[in-house]
Amino acid sequence: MAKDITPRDSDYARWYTDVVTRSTLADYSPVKGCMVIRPHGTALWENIQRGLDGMFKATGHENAYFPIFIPKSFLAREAEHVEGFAKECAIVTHTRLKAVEVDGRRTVVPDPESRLEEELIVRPTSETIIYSMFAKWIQSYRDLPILLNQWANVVRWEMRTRLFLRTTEFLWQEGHTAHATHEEAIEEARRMLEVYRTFAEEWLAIPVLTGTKTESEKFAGALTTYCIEALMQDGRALQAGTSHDLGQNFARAFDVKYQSAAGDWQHVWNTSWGVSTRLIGAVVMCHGDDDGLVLPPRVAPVQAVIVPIWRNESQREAVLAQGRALCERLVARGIATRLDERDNVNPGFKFADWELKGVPLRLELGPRDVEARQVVAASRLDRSKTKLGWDGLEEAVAAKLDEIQAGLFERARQRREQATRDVETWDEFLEAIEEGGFVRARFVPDPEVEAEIQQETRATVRLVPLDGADDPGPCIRTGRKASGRVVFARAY
RNA sequence: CGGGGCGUAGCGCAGCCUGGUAGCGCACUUGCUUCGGGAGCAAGGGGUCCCCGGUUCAAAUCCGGGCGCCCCGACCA
Repeated sequence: MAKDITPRDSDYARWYTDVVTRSTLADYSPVKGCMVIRPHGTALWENIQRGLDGMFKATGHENAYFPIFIPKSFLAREAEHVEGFAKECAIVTHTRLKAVEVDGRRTVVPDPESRLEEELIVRPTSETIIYSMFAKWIQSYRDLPILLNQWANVVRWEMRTRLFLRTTEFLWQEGHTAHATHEEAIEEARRMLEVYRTFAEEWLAIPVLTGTKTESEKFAGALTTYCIEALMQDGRALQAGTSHDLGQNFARAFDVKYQSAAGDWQHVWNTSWGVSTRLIGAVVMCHGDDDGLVLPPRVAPVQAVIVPIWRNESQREAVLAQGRALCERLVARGIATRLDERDNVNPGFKFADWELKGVPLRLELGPRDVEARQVVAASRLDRSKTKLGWDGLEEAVAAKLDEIQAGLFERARQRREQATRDVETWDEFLEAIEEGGFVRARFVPDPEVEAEIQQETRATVRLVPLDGADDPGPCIRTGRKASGRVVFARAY
């Protein structure tokens, strides 16, 4: 059916790229590893932002903005943090260009005279610069907690990139908080993990597992990294969000201290948490099909599209007049609705076009429907068609959208259930990993053993379930006594 | 950084082996007929054939060098 989209089962990676580019979410940029987020993709990101931002505000956070440039020396202060990010930083060394001629061609080179004394790092994440500011702002326990978030771009010079999933520059939000006690910080990190879980499931209709990362997978500089992990249709896992208990690591590195009620000085306890435009990749891979994008109604830039159908000029007038009236009513009700008035393409083309772009609900309006005072509603979830009368159309459409939202989540949840297996032995493990999906196995986390397993199977521990410790037995790899199961998968 | 592929019209490609008028489909423009699942006919417009150099009467095509991008692995949200 869909033209120019590679079917999922013939080449999933190619399908993904086809869908992202053809649906006009994003395009490749002239700079390797970077992408242009086109209006459709930006509108989707804005809806994601709006949803999350509301949830951050509701949990007491405020937005702020910190600079993109970080003094090089800052990054060196927290040992593990340097280790984790040093390999992927972009560095600003000069502040000017100079026009020169090379082989008779006009070009520009960095002006050697503008070399920076202290080079600047383009932020790969903002812990260092934010906590350096916290040190200035915090004196007393009365200044705590500080609960901040910023919406920003960051740069990580990755070797291999993929639209939305891993690009050199990406958009995200990063929350940064400071607390008086460790208990409070842990509570915060877990609260935000729960915000992410809720957002992923209720807004993006993506079921996620929650848990903690093992030592080898956790954020560089954190005590504990909590994460939400989703499963894509090809059986690979995708880390969709992380929340870190940073302990006092950064507080010590940047000397962030407060005076307690008792009068003594203590380092604060920090958390940080983030989700990125990768969520868009998750939506594409979780819900998309061979016809293109399938967007959850709650974040879809266009929730319903009215496709008018006519045979002649007088029908065209009548259908369009009704289409405009219905569109206005739906918009007034808060449903993002578009009327496709294009007259250079026929209805069949429009159907396919809006399906490609993932619009959850299509409302067909032709002469027969005008006659019967109805529209034919076609669901992007399963192509099912329903006739909806003009009276009370707003409620009927809203109900349909809710139904699609719920249906998407349920379908994704079932896919995940079917792709989740418990295994007891190493052989079963190998077989299950080869099949794809989440593999739950008893395991004693150990960086060396994990590296071995990854080497041999390309699978990693995706998470240690928060409540999964009560299932003792032998570790699948070493036979050591494991307290419970962890979740393995091959991941993006 | 290793392995593979590709740079020719806005997009997707053929032509290259065997050098000689730069082509096809889609898109675009105009007109008419169409329109309930990606319309038809007719007429048009559009090119530093990635870059630099070499061979040749003649290079998209042959030779040398460069650059870029995509895909697959190792690193990562």
